[in-house]
Amino acid sequence: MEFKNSKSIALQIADNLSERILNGAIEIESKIPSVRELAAEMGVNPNTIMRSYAELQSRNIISNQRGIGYFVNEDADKTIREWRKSEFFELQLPQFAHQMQLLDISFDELEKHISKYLSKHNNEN
Amino acid sequence: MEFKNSKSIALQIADNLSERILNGAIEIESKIPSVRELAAEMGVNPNTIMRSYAELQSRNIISNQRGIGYFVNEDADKTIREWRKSEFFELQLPQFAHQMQLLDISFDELEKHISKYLSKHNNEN
Amino acid sequence: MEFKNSKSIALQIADNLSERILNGAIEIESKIPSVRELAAEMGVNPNTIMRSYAELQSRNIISNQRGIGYFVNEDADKTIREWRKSEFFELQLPQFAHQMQLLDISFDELEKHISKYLSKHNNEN
Amino acid sequence: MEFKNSKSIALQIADNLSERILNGAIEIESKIPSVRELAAEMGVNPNTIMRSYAELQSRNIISNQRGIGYFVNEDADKTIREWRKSEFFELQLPQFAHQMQLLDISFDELEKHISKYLSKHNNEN
DNA sequence: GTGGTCTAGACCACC
DNA sequence: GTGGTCTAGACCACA
Repeated sequence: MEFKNSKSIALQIADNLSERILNGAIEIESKIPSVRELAAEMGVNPNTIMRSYAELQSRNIISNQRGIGYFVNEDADKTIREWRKSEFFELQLPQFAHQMQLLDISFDELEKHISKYLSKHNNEN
Repeated sequence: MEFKNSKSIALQIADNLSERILNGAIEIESKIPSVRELAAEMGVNPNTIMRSYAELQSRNIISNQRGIGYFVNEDADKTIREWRKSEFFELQLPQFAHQMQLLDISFDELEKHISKYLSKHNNEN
Repeated sequence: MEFKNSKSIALQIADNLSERILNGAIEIESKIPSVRELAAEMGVNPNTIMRSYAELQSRNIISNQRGIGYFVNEDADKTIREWRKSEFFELQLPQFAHQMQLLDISFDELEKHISKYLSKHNNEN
Repeated sequence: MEFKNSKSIALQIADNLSERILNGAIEIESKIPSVRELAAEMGVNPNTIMRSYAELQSRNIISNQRGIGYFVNEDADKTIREWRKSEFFELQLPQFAHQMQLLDISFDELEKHISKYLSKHNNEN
């Protein structure tokens, strides 16, 4: 796996796992790879994976069973969606709307650009 | 002035100055405060202001006249708007559209939230 | 059975068995389930049950008859009570009193909370 | 500083700092020692102190100012007291009351033991 | 100077 | 085997 420089590796891995849970690549209630295993797979130090897992655990997405490993929680997909939605509406949207106002961009103009982006992106898949 | 922890203070100050130029609080072609002056006013290390001014200068928003100080360029407001527009359409909008798609947010929902934000923000001014 | 993460599973099971002996769910001098049986019932590794039984045996609460199984000792209930009382007065109570002092909690406030707990817990049975 | 084995060193240091804030040894809104400084003072690795500070920051007891250091929050003492009280009443007290019930200890008996403990402890100071 | 993150390697309790 | 914690040492961005 390759990493960007803008966010910590641990958080990028946590995001990546969330994504995999959302699209079903990792199943609800299944065991996820052990710390050491995933560390080896991703070419990263086990401590880094520990921090990823700690982050996910603090968000109630995974849980630990002593001496056995980490498991995906029952409502993990719901939890992830709620968490992302609240981040979107409370953090990203206000900044975005502020920019629109400053730059004098109308909602119609925005809609046009977004649908252009979406159609382009869907054709690639 | 209070600072967030997600962005460097120098860049936050540069943004703040840009905004003040856009809304006319700082006039075109006027002299802006000296590094030391602004540093004192903002309770920040002069080195930090230096980096803010360097950032603005590299974007052709202000210019330095040796021994006199920094001045706002003639087309500063236009430059700022162009710079922000390109950032908006090339960086922020794609991320935003991607999030919308992932979270399955409709245009109607988006418009509702944005207009709510705008009306709230306009009442405050 | 569900387990907390703060204490080892083996000790939690030992506590659970003690509790069941105290309230009569497991009778004095009766045979308790075999290691494998209890392990299956609790969804736990047999090694873990082994450690629970070893703990109880070291406290003279159960005894092993080779090839037959583990049996509850004659004075098990008395032994458990004594063990818990000494733990209570020598370990838990001092910490508890120390906390009360630190947090400036009065006896009246304490009594109120304890009786609330007791009445709630009695209604459930 | 010497450490017990029952709790992680990082958490023991966080508790220690909380205590020092409560009793005024560390003042509200003051800067606390830098990570490296405290690490040297306590004979511990800087990473360990980092975890202590992260814990305190997540509890809104201290805050970070970029490139300068950590500072004690305005209401830190209040926050610490509230946090400890909620832990006391929600975690420790129920376990304690449960033990009292099992061991058939009356509130009068409890009060007697606690006041004995307190008087003994106060004479020592 | 400050914190933040990461690696490498160790040791522990627990299952 | 599992996670949890700690050390030692490095590098980075930021003030």
